[in-house]
Amino acid sequence: MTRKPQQARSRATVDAIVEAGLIVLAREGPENVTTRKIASVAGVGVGSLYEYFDNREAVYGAMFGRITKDAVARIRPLIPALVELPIRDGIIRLLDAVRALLEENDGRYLYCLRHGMNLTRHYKLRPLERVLNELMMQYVLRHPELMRATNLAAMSYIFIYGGTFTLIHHLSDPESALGFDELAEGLADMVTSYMEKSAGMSL
Amino acid sequence: MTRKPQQARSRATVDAIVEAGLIVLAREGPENVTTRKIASVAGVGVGSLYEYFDNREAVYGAMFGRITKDAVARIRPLIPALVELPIRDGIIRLLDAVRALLEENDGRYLYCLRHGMNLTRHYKLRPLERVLNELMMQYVLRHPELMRATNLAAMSYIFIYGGTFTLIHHLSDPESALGFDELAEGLADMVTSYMEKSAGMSL
Amino acid sequence: MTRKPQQARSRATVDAIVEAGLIVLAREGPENVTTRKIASVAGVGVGSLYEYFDNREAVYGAMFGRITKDAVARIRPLIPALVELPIRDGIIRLLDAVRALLEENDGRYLYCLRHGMNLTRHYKLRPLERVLNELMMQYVLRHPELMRATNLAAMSYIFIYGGTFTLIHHLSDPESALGFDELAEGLADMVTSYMEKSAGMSL
Amino acid sequence: MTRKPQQARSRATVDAIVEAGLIVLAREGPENVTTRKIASVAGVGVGSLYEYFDNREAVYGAMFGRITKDAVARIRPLIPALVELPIRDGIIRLLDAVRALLEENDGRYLYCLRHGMNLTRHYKLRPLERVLNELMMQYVLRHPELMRATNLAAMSYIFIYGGTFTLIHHLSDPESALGFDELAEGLADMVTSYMEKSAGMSL
DNA sequence: CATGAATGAGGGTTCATTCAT
DNA sequence: GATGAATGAACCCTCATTCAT
Repeated sequence: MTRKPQQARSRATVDAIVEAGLIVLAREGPENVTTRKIASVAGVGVGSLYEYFDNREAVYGAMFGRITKDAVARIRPLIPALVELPIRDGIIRLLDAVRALLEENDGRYLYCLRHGMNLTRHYKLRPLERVLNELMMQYVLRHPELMRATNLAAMSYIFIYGGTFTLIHHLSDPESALGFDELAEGLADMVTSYMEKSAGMSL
Repeated sequence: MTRKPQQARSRATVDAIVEAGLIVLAREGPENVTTRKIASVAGVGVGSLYEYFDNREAVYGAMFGRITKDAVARIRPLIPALVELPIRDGIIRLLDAVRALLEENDGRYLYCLRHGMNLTRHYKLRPLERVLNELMMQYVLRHPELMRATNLAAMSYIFIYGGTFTLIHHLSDPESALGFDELAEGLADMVTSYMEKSAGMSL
Repeated sequence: MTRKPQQARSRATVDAIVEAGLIVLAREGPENVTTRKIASVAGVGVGSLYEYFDNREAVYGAMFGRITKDAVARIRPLIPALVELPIRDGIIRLLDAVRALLEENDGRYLYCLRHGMNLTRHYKLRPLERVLNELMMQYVLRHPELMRATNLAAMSYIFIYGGTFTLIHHLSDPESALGFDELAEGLADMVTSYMEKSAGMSL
Repeated sequence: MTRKPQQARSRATVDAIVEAGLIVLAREGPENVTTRKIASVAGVGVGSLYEYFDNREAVYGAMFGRITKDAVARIRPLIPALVELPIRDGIIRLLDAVRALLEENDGRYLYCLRHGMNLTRHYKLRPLERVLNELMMQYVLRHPELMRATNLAAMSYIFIYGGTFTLIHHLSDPESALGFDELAEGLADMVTSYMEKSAGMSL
């Protein structure tokens, strides 16, 4: 039933709905997201929401898809610069970029992820996983000595998920005694030292 | 006006309700938890639930409080043994213990955390944070050379949150290509290599 | 989920809901029957309706079940007297009784049947069929010469369905030029003449 | 302000809509008929539907009007032949013709009538009544001895409505133990015997 | 204290109808 | 004329919470 929006007008409506969904989720938390609120914030009637989405779940899907897409769009262009840096600096720079994205719009994405990440049903991290793997591969290409590092798969998994979750949790925790930079450096140091040891060298 | 139950009977009812909440959450997911179901699984009337809890949120709070309490109760007794082990082995053993807890009762806690983790409102990790810090302090006391390691706070934060979330995510992801042991070893190696480098020694 | 009402209080509520359903259907027609209207006319909250019925369809079922039950309860006691009468008089008397039932309460049942009969899904005529067959069998027992009449099955079918529908249609048609008595006599005459011819005798 | 379509193009659109309505009603049942579906099946936009019909009810009216018109168009040409037959054969032939009409197009009209009959609001049987009366009058003209039969009006009413409804009910009831021919013969015999007795003769 | 029937606000969703294009 | 995106009232149903028993 739901039509794929071809025209510019429809496209704008769909975008407004997804955006509104993110706003409402960030502002009111997952149990207060209603289709009516989304539609109202989007400035359209509920009916219009159902013109473009089969149901509420579909809106959720689009919302989290948007976050992932934005994150990927933000990270991918950084890859060429990142691979030129020492690993520690590259990680810190990456984390800073992610932080910036999460904190835009009064932390909209941050709050959405905090509330919605468990909805693994909706939040598919795969594309994010892919771009980070791409980064890692480019990095390894540039630094072939890393090929000796063992257990790259586990490292990558830990970094992607542990790193992401830690970041989100930390940014969401106003009481944390730890500064963001300390955290970022900690992550960078951990990865760096592991790599060095594993590859048997100094980076 | 919920009273703190003094008597054994009341205590049992409260326990049954909290347990029932966890069962229902694990079994049916967050959007299908209703007070009726909880009461029914607990074997009491809905009215009784409201004798002991102000509202549904309070039950959620107790549920996640219970998980944290159980986790702490499981980890604390391990501390004396863990501090005797090399750091890498200690971490792996700790992770194994946590995994065992999460997978008990058909993964009840695992599913609850996966679904309820975003409810940071409910899930206060502080006590867990405390016991892990306690473990770390005991460890440092036993291995004074670690005091030279910098950034212990950041490390601990990363390990606690990143580790916890990574674990939960991995155990919840049936498609993961990574084995649990690889993951645990990866985490342990990362921490170990960081410690070694940071403390300038070999553990 | 839906509980079977054991207690007098609940029984009364269920009855009120079924009654209200009939009232609303008769008054407003099938496309204007809403659960809220039913509940409101019954003097209960919507929630209560759903305490006793799984869904709207279930209420419909109960409504039409009630009509059938009432009709059977009205007809069965007449059987002993009817079988004593000549066939023509018996039919007329039966039709008069049915008419009386249909016109009670401002024609509530009449309008309900007119609107709802097509909902064969809801309106199971089987019990009515049974009682009419019972009447016919008693009649045949009392007048064994009728056993010679052929095609009793078809006759019974035609009388039950054709008769019922004709009656309902006629009573619902305020413009009809035909009087009820003429109609009843026509039906009676038709059946009588068929029986006489078929059994080769005069009744 | 719906205009009566003068032009052939408009006429075709109106026809397509009415046809689509019947198709959708037959296929999906009364509660699933929507203007969108009708328009879509008709191959026009919803807007066009409202060019030609004031509202959904008007479409229903046209749909049932079409059924009646078709039935009349099917029956009228048969009259000359029917009046030449013995009454019993004539009735059976008539019923066969009606059955054929009802079962065309996978029973489209049959299902529509079954579902929509209660919508007496929509289904005006008058034209059908007229053509059947016409048939009867032609028959009486051809067989003047029938003039002696009393209660022709009641008979005609019963035959038209009782016969129609019985037919529809029977054809719609897949579980019926009674064959169509038995039913048709039963109806024919009933009418015949009544006529014979009433007119005091053998037909 | 325990119960569970009763409540009704509110959620997701549909669809007749309109109107700008 | 034709279109179909947009609308929002209204539908069915759920469920947290209360309160009479």
